[in-house]
Amino acid sequence: MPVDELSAVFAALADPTRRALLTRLEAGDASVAELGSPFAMSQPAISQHLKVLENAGLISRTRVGTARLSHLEPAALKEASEYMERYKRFWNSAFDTLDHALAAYQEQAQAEKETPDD
Amino acid sequence: MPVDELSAVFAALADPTRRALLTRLEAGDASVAELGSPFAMSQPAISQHLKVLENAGLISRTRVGTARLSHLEPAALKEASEYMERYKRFWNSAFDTLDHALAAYQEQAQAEKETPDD
DNA sequence: CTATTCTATAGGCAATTGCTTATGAAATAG
DNA sequence: CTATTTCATAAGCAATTGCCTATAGAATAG
Repeated sequence: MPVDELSAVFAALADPTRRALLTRLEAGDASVAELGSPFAMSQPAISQHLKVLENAGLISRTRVGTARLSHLEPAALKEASEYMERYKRFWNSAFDTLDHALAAYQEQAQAEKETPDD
Repeated sequence: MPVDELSAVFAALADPTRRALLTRLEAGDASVAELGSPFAMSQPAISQHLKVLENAGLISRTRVGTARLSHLEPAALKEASEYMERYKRFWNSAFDTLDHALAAYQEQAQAEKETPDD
């Protein structure tokens, strides 16, 4: 259980089973048994994965009879999504090939300035 | 070390120190010592974090003298970013309040159809 | 060559993770 | 009430993680 919310979201997404559970929930709310049916995994294992998703805020849950329906909460993905959006400017620009070379050169120049030998 | 690339990227991002390292690299390539200077953490710890980032494809590294410069590779974020883009339609639409209620209703109707009692 | 600088690796350790089986608890059916 | 269904929790275990200290390795300086 990471301290910050962003870490919790990324950690929750870092598991293929949990990502598959989220994908299933795109089609609508579902019970624990229904969510677990595609997996060769015990029911407690599914419950634990759902708990991780719930703690990350990625799902909410409500009782319906003896069942507990999981409900997708995509808003929790927003912060994480925006975090990565920042990097789009890096893969959409020439920064990768130009600015970094420049930055590296400037560091070299700075280092040589401290011990000038030319 | 997760099996799939997407899991590796999310796992790498699920740590505040590693996210801070990436943020620092936005300003330009940097050595291990320079990257580690803001943290109350040993040099090996920084090297290990950098190894995680490298294995996830989020950075590359080159030798410059005795130093090893880390270089941001934002392309590795693209797949992860696109993964979450899918969910934008959920937080940009009425799906959250409407479609899910509908889906839940349909499941209920289906369940009652299997054991009709009205 | 040796010494120095910068980084990686090895080994250890406590905490966490992802599973298991066994059991407990909540809601409904009869 | 008891029995059944559905799910959560407990306890255990192997593997992983995130740190540490100590040491090894690579490149440069002299």
